[in-house]
Parts: sequence; C-alpha cells; structure tokens
Amino acid sequence: MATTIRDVAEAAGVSAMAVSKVLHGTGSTVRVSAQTAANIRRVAADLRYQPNRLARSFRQQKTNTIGLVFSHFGRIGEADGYFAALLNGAMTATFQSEYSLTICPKLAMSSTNGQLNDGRFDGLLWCKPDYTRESAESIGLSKMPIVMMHAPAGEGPEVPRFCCDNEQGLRLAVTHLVELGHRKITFLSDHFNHTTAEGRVRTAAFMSAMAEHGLTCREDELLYWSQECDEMAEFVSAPDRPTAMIMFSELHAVYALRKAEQLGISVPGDLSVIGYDSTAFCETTRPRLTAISQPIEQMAYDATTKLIAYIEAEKTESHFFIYPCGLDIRESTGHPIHRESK
Amino acid sequence: MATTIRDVAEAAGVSAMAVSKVLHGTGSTVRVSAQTAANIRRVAADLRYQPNRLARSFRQQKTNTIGLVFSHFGRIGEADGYFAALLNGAMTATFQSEYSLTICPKLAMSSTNGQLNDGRFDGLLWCKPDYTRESAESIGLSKMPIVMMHAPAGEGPEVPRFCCDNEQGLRLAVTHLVELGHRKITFLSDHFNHTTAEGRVRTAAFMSAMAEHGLTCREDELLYWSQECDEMAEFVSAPDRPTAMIMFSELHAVYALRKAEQLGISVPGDLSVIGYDSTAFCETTRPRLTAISQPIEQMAYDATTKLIAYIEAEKTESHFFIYPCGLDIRESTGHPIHRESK
DNA sequence: TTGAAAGCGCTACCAA
DNA sequence: TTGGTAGCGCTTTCAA
Repeated sequence: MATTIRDVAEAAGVSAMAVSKVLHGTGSTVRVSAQTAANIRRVAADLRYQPNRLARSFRQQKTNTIGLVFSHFGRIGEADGYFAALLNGAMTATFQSEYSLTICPKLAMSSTNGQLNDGRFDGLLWCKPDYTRESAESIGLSKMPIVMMHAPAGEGPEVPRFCCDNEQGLRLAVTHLVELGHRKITFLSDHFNHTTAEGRVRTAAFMSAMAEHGLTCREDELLYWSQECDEMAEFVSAPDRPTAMIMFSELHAVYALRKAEQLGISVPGDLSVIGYDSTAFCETTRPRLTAISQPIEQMAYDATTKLIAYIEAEKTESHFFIYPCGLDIRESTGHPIHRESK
Repeated sequence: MATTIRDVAEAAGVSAMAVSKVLHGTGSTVRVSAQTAANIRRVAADLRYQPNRLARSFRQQKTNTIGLVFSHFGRIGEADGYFAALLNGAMTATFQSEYSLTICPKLAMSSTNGQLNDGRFDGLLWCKPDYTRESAESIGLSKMPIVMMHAPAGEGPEVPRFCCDNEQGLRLAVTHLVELGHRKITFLSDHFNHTTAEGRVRTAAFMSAMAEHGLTCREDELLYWSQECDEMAEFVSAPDRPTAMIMFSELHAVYALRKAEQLGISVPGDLSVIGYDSTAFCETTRPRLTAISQPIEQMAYDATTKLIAYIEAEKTESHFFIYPCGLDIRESTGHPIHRESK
C-alpha cells in the first residue's frame, strides 16, 4: 500500500531502525553517520515516504492529541463569542506544542465501563462539567491528565480547575444595578446550564450578592428559560416584574435584547440587562451589552498549557486556578426611570 | 498496565477472538454462544475493561476521525457567527455517524513530502482552500477522501466542493444598492481572505455585477483591510468615497460598523454596509446588518455527510455542489440621502 | 556505527 | 461454535 519505513530501509540498504532514527530522532542508542543519514533522507523523499502517525502513536502510547470535552452542548452558540474565545485559547496552546485538538462533546457517555481512556488522547480539557455520577466516577478513575474549565470549587473530583471568580462577578453586577436604583433584580439561566456546577454557583453567588444589599430574590423568582426565551412576554407583563436581569451568558442576554425589542420594551429604559463573559461581541449588540467579564481565552490557553505540562511531566497536581471578574459597563444598564415615573 | 482484551479472554477462559467478537461484533466467521457471550461481558465489566481505540484504529486502518482543515485561520472570529455555524454543521454530521472531529489548521504545512495521509484521519473537510502549490499538490496526491467548502469552480484539484453561488449573491447585493440610488460602491476584503479561491471569485463577481449595471469599480478602488480596518478613517474622509460597501464577511462588516460609529459616520445614512453570511449574528448588530446569505451550517452538514459517505463507500466522485445565496435586507442599507443633500 | 528481534492491542484469516 | 496464528507500522531493547 503506502510506503512504509521498511520500504525506505530496503531501498536505502539500511535497517528500519536507522530510518526511524534519522527521520524522527528516536532510539537513543542508535547512531547513524551523516552520510547514511543524508542518503536515507533522499530515499525517503524519492519514495514520498509519509510516516504513519497512527502507528507511531500506537507504539509510543502517545497521540499528541487533546480531547475537548463539553458534555452539555452538542451545538455551540452562533450569536455570542464564548466558544470562539474558548477555542482560540485552546488552539493557540495546543498548536504551539504540536498537539492536535479533537472535539468530543460526549466522551463520558460513549465510554465503556466508565473508562475515559481509550488511547486516543493524552489528556482532556473538560469544560462545563455537570458532575453526573457517571462522569464524576469516570474522571476519578481516569489515569489520563484532565483539566477542567468552569468548574468551581466545592464539588467534583480532584483535578486542576480553571474558573472565574463568580462571587466577585455577581457582586459587581448587583452592586452596579443597586447603585443605579434597582431593587427588583433577577438572575436568569436555563435548564441546561443550571445543571452544571457553574450554573449552581452563579445562582448562589447572585443570591448572596443580593443579600449583601439587604435585597432578596426568592427561588421561584429566578428565571430558567428554554432556548429561545419564549417566556419573556409573560415575564415582562407581570405587574411586579424585575427592573433588571443578570443573565447567565451573552447568548441569554442577546435573546433577551432581541425579544425586548420585539415586545417594545426599551433597554435600558424599561429593563436593564447584564450579560456574562464580555467578549468582543458585546460591542456589536444593540444596545451595547453591559457584561461581567472573564478572560475566557486566557483561561482556555492557561488550562491547555497546564494540561500539556502535566502530560509531559507525567504527573498532575490538583490546583484551583481562579480568575478575577470585571464589569464592563456599556449601554444595556441604566436607572429604572420609566418604571419609577409610571 | 491497563486491562487488555487478552486479560479478559484469560479471565473468562476463552480466546481473545471471542471477546473481540462479543464486544465489538467484529470477525464475521466467529460465532459465540449466548452463554459464553454473557460471561465475557460480565468479566469485561468486572475487570473494567476499556477497549483501546487506538489499537483498533491501527489494526483496521480506520480511525473514524475526520480532520477539519482551514489553512488560513489559526484563530477564529469572536464577533461573528461563521465558524460556529460551520462547526455546528460539521459536528452534527460527524457525531451522528459516530465519527470524531479533529481541528487541524495547518495539516498541509506539517505534512511530510507533501503527503496528507498520516493515518490519523479517514477523510478531510477542507475549508477555504488557498491552493498554494504545496496544498494543491498534496490534495491531488492524497488517497484519502477530501471534501472542500468555499471552494469555487474553476481552479484547484478535482475534489467534491461545497460552495455558495457567489455570482448570484453579489448580483443581489449590487442590485439592491443600485435600486437604493447608490452609484459609487466598493467591495472590501482583506489581504488574508483575498488569497483564497473564494476571495478572488467574490471580487470578480462583484466587478461583473457592477458592470451589469453599467457601473465600474477600478481595481485600485477595491479595499483590502488589515485585521482591524484602520484604513477606515482615511477611506471615509476621501471626497469621492463610495456611499456603499459590500464586505467579504460579517466580521468585516462589524468592524466597519464599529469604526463608523467611532468616526461619527451614520449607517446607513452616510454609508450603506452589506455583510456576507447572514447568520443569527446579523440580528444583534447595531444597526442590524443587511447581508448576503449562504446556508453555512447546511453546507457544512452536507459536506461532512458526503465525506463520510465517500469514506464508507471507499470511493469519491468529483461533484460540485452549489448553494443559492439570498439577500437579507435589514437596517444597514438605505438611500444615500446625506451624500446627495450635501 | 548498525542490525535483529520482539511487541504495543487488536482483528482478519484460516483451521478445527 | 470456538481457537490459533499472523501482522498492521513503528520503536524499544539488546546484540553485534
């Protein structure tokens, strides 16, 4: 079939070992003269020899490939910058180190007997863990390095995590709204994200930030939208509806902005909206989106770099890396004027 | 180290073949009794046996993995929906068929002796080919199925291509602008995209659409921006500047909208802007972006599905799949009022 | 400085 | 209905 290392060896009149040594620098005890090496290289080029990476990986038990796992979304958002930022960070780190990146939305589900390590990956970058019993068990059992993003402290297996300071982020957002005069504020997520570890943490962080200002938001006043937020109309028509909403992500915020416009609700006049992530995307919305910021690309880059370090060092440590949040105030938040004057 | 198929076979008192047959259904001539099968399954679960996919792939010369190649961008845009749509289409198709997707921004560059097939992939989804001599040669030589997206007819190797009808798209855009009263129109790309096959085709299509209306745009009046379009200020201050711009992508359009706002140029009052792709993202810009539409996700889905079909059929055909473009008129285009009245 | 042998984990093929 | 043998392409280890 294809030219193998043995074909090259034969044609060059040397052993396969010599070829391997020359072309891949492998085999520490093997030594080849400069002349032989040059000859081998020439023959390889003549025969259009292409090393079989699969065979190498198999032999070395090392694929130089990282799996990108995100259990919860088989689709990525088309109207926000989150996934792009994540991927940019992960790609930069992997490609720098000559690794490849394979997308596995549901590795845990497809694994056998709860084992993640099927030989394809040297390590996993696991995003938005949901810590179902299966996935937590699998992660605990795995011998392969795993690093997590958006995995807050306090639950889940002991692996390195990269997470933003959700408490700080929500405190900034709530304080901003309170200073603008808002009293009735709610937090919005969706049924999907709410089952992730970070979903729970953000909700709790919102509640306690509210409490710090002597405000409350009952459990049943939190909002969980389905994908296209059809509940918006119902929500805004309620007599005692909130004057401000903090959203789980940019995507949620965008849906809200769009729906608000359709319904004739002005933002920020009738309703203030705060998003989460604050990518370049927030500059393009109408109005520009005020958002809690986290350095997603940097986090993904750091997480991936760390993962590769663990792989190469053949040992993992269980650190928790926390990134500060900011609040980028743009145009979607303001005083609750209209409501007061009515 | 890890439990192998032989460990399971030994523990169950059967041959490795029997285990392979039961757990993977492989080996057509092998038959195992229901009782033996049940026993094998139990033992495998007890031993927490995890099949080594790398070994299977190596043996079968089949990885069930598709490489996603995009030679030109090591980064993806964070402020448009293009890549997300592409990825959603590709992911849906691959995951449906139990394939994986590996991101390879520069497979062609890293290949040895111009050979793409290093054993890792069963096929390639190649986006935005640039047809450098090396890549064209590699593609021609490759025995592995390759399918291209955004590869217009007329140049490049004979592989199946999935492309939108650029001529139609640009005709729709130019006609729309002309009907609004515009006469001085330009097309904007960047140095990056202009080197891709589709970049050249869109420029040519723009020129001929202009010609159909008796309008011209000289080569030197076309715009090629660098990433952040810093030339914008210079461009808009020119006395005879265009009243409308058609952009290579949404991303370009967004940069233009943002820059225009900074410079106090009103859109569409002072300047009409048309983007390309028309993802959900266009609904979120300010003003909403008028854009030529192409069904990216569908195209990516179809291309990937076709690729998998070729892989499984072990033969490729060289079809050209063309998708109609539309024009989604939103708010970024209008009569060139301000200019006329000045 | 070079070569030979063995084997990574799995499955195709042939024999019983 | 089951098992044995061989080998995918490469590299590790040991011998020359």
